[in-house]
Amino acid sequence: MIPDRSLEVLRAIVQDYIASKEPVGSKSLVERHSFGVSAATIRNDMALLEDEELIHAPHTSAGRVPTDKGYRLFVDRLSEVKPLNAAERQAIENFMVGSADLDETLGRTVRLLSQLTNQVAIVQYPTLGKASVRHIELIPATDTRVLMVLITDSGRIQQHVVELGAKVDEAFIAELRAKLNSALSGAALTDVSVKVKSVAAGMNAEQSKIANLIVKNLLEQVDANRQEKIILSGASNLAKREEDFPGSISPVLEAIEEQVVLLKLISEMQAEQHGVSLRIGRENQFEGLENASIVVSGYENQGSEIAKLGVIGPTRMDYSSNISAVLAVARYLTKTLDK
Amino acid sequence: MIPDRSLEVLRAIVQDYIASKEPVGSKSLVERHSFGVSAATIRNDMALLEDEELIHAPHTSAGRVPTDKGYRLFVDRLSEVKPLNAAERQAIENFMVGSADLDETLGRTVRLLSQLTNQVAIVQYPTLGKASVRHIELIPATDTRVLMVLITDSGRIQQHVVELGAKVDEAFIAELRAKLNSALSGAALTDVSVKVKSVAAGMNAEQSKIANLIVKNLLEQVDANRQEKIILSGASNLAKREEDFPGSISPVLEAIEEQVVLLKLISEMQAEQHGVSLRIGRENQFEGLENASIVVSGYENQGSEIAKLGVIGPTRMDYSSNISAVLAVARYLTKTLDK
DNA sequence: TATTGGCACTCAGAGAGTAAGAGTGCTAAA
DNA sequence: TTTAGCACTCTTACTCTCTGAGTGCCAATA
Repeated sequence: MIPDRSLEVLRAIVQDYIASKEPVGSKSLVERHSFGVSAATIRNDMALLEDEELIHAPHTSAGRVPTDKGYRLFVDRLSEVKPLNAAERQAIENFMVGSADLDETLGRTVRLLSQLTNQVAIVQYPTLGKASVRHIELIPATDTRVLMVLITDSGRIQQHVVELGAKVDEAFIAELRAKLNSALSGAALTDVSVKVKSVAAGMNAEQSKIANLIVKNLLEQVDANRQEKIILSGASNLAKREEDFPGSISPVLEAIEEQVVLLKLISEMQAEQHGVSLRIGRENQFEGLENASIVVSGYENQGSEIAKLGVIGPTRMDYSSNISAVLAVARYLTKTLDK
Repeated sequence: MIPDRSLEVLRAIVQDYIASKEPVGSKSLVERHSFGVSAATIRNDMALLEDEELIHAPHTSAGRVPTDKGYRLFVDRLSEVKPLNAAERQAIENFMVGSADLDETLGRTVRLLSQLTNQVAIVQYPTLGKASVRHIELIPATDTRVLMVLITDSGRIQQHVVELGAKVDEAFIAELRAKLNSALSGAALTDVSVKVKSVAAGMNAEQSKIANLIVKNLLEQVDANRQEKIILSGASNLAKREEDFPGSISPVLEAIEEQVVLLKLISEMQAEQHGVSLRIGRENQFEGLENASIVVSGYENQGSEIAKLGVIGPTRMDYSSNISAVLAVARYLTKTLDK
C-alpha cells in the first residue's frame, strides 16, 4: 500500500538520522542519495510517510525523524543484517578463547558484546528449567549446618547453607548424599520435586526430619532460580549517548539496575525473524525505557535455547549492526558452551 | 595558624554549599549562621581561606566553593559523625534479616548502602588471604573432568572445572579428596602452597600427574582470587547528580565499571580516623574520578578485617551522613557475618 | 497522473544588547 | 580588628532581531 519509493525514502531517513543525529530534510536527502527525482517529489513522499505515522517533524521548519513505528517497519522490512567486518570477527575470537567456567565465559561475553556495540550489553544466566542434575553435594560446614551444592549439566553451580537446628552425624550426611545422587543424578530439574519424595523412606523420625529439611532446601534452590540472574556491562555507553535520551539517563539506568524488570522484559520477548527479538521505544511498556530499544537473541546448549543475551540502547541506534553483533555473539557463545 | 572563626566560616561554606549546590557568598552566610560579625568581616576571613586554597571563586562576582583541600580539612577537623536517625537504623535492620549465604548478604548490603546514601555503593568480597580452608570437594563432572570446590571459613565458595586430559577413576578422586582435606582442612590459605606439597607422595606416575594438575589448579584458585571481586549498586544515583560532574558522568561510570581500577583504589586506602578512609577529588589520581570522592571502611569476620565497603559520589557530597552510613553498614555486616 | 520549479510561510537557533542582581575588594573610619 | 560604604565585575535572564533550513501548496509540465 505504501509505494516502493516512499519506503526507500524511509530507509534513507532512518539511515541518515542514525548517522547524523540531526532531523533530515528533503534537500539533504536528494543530495546524499540518488533517487533520480527532485526534492519536491521527496517532500510528497514524506507527507505520505507522515500520514502513516512513520516519521515525524519535531517542529514545522525542521527535518523528519523516524517514529517508533518507522523504526519497526525499517527493521522488519528494510534493513538487511550487516555481516561483521574482519576486525569485529577477530575481536570475538580473541575474547572467547581460554575461558573456563560459566561465570568467566558469561562475563567475557557481556563485555565483548558491549564493546562491539557500544551499548549496554546484557547476558542472562542459563535457565535451570531445562537443565538436569549432574551432581548434588552435601558438605558439613559446622556441627549443625550443611552446605548444599547443586551442579547442573549446563555447568551452573549453586550453593546454599542449610541450618539443621541439631547436631548431625557425618555418616548420615554421606548416606543422604548418596541417596540424593542416586535418585536425582541425570534427572531434569523439573522432575526433581517428584523424584525426591522417596528419599526419606526408611529413616527414623529424627533423620527424616533432617532429610526433609535438606530436600525442602534443595527444592527452593531449584525453584528460586527459575527466576534467573542477569549480568550487565557498558553502562557508561549510555552516558555517552546522553543526548539521545531526552531528560536524563537516570530512569534508564534505574530500569536496567532493576534486574526483575529486565528479566520480565526479556522473558516476554520471543524470537521474531532473523532469530532476534526487538522492542523499540514505547513498544516496551516499562517506565523509563520509552526512548530505549532492546535487541535480544537466544543462545543454546545441547541444541535447545537455555537463555538470552542482547543489548539495550537509545531508540536511535544502528539496528543493523547491533542485530548482527547480537546474533554473532549468541552463536559464538553457543559454540563455546557446546565444547 | 588559621584563626578559629575562619575555620567556622569554612565549615559553614561547606555545609551551605552541600545543601544549596550554589556558590555561597558572604551575605547569605551571615544570614544563615550567627557569627556575630558583619559580612565584611566574613569577607576578610574568606580572603584568608582563599589564600590557603581552601575555597575558590568560580568567577569574580560569584560566591565561594570549597576546594578538594577545603573538603579535606572539613572532614578531618570540622565535621562530626552524624548518628543515623531512627528510620535509617530501621532500614538497616530490615534489610539484613533473613539473609543466608554470602552472595545474598553482600548483595543486600550493597543495595542497602546505595539506598541509604543515594550514592553508588561498592562492596568488596572477602579477601582469601586471611581466611582458612574449611573444606575441599572434588566432584567428577565428566570422564576426564573434575569439579573442584573450595570452601573457606568466611563462607566463600569458589569452584572451577579441572580438565585432566585422561580418564580417571572415581575411587582415586575420592582418595585424593580425603588426602587434600586431611592435609589442608583448617589451614590458612597462605599456607596452602606449603602444606599441599606432600599430597602426591606415594603415588604412581599417572596418579601423581593427575594430583599435581589438581593441586596446581587449587593454588591458582587461591591465588587468582587474591585479586578480589567487587559488587556495585546505585549507578543511577550518579545520573541524578549529573550537575555535580562537569562535562559528563561517562568517565565516572567507566572508572567504576573497571573493577581493576576500583580494587586498586580501595586497596590503597587505609583507615584514617573514625575507622573510615576518604579520597577527595583529585586526591585519587585515577582518570575520570577528579570530581568524585570515595568513602570506605573495612568490615570484619572473626575479629580481623576481611574486606572493605563504601560509597562513591560527587566531591560535593554530604560527608557526615555518608561516613556514618558507611560505618553503620560495615558494623552491621560484621555482626551479620559473625553469626 | 506523477513530477517539478517556484514561492510564501514558519520557526528554531544564534547573536547582540540591556538590565538586574549578587558578590567582591578596597578604603577610611570606629 | 571590625565595620560601613562604595565602586566595580561578571553572570544570568530577557528581549529583539536576523538568518537559514525546511515545509506545504500551486500551477506548469512531461
